[in-house]
Amino acid sequence: MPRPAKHHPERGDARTRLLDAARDVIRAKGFAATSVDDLCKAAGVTKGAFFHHFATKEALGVAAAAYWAETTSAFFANAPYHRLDDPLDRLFGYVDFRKAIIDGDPAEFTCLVGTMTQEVYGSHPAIRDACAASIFGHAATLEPDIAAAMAARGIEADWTPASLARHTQAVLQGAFILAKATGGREDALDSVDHLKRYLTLLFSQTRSKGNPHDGR
Amino acid sequence: MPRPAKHHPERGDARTRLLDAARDVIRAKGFAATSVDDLCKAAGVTKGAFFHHFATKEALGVAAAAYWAETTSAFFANAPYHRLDDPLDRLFGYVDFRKAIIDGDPAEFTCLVGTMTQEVYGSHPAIRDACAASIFGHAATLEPDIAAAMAARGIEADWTPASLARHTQAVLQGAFILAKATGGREDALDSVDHLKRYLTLLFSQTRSKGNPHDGR
DNA sequence: ACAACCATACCAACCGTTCGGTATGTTTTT
DNA sequence: AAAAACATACCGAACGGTTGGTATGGTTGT
Repeated sequence: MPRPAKHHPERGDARTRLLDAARDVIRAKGFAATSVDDLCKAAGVTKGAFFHHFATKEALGVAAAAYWAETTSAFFANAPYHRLDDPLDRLFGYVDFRKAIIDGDPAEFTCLVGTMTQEVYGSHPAIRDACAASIFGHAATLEPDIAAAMAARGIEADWTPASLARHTQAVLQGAFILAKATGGREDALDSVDHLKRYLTLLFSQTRSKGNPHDGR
Repeated sequence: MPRPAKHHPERGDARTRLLDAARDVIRAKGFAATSVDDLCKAAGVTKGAFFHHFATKEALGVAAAAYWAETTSAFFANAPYHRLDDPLDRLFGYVDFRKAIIDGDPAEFTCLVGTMTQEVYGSHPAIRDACAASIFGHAATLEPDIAAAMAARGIEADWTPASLARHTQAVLQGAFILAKATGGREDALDSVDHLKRYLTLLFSQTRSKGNPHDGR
């Protein structure tokens, strides 16, 4: 696993350029439909550089998922909503932040690892595992705030902070599919609004009432 | 659009066999990673038969999406929950039915058109459009029951039946991504349970309360 | 000098697609 | 009713382009 060019950060950036290109091109065309030449062309490098940094195309897929996990982690860690005092405010701050970055073309705001997970499931387990680590790692960052918000409001629920955190990711991933289907953002934003409404309802009741339709 | 060989039902089924194979193989490997040979092998036919029925591989993708829309429409139309009297019971019956068919391998219960939408967005607009028609067409079938349930309970909401119907599809699609990421069903089922909880909360209040966190 | 980095040239396998041909059934002509 | 003409379903070999990957040599920083 070659280190990301620590000596000369402005030169020797072929690896990063390739990972950036992978992030953009794969989100638009998919992993399998993206050729190594496509990536080299988008990154402005040659095949020699590509196979110097990545043993195979699959290895680039794994590295792209890891790169996505790194960059998005830093992106969300620096987001302003973390400075809010109330954990529930931080949770809503996160969702609003996710809403705010749904802008422009779907290929720009949708999730690389969500796209790749579906596609390479069955053909590239290594990539799928790297994508899963990114998705669930990100979901886990929401759990402390959810748990704190539950404790602060005395919520006794039949769901766990982990399951709610993962549900938020499911809604976002599903919203991205709707966005890609229509090419627009409205359906995605509407779905995230439903998620916000769900969170509001969940945290506005102090104890969980029996679900009248929970037959099984 | 060649008719499916009405005279000899046991022969002339290469087209259907190919569409069945496409449904299964593409869900596991993705569209681009599935070669025409793969499909022919899985269907037990030759390339000649493939290109007799489909002009291009892309045309098969479009036909597979349309076939998916047809077969799933019939599948859900015949489901038992339609016989319930209360429209809200039918809505929960639908969600429980979706839960019940989340069984076995993810490649068997996940959504073909949701998978393809993400992948071919940008490279095959014709397939993407066919997938979008399937997704939103299916969502539209939920709107009458949602609207009737709202009317029966005097719900005055800031959301529409159409947006809630599409949100259910977003949750399901997102749940499928989680399932493919882990290879299991638990996270998907948990997410659908959150959807059920949301529906329960939505329809248990008679008028929409202001959202305390709806700052924008 | 030496290793890391990257470019050029190239290859073998695979891909989607084409096409000549066969078998069988259907319609039209005689 | 038989023959001729046509239509549909399917086979499988072959083609040309593309693909992921390799071999090799040059350049740059230390």
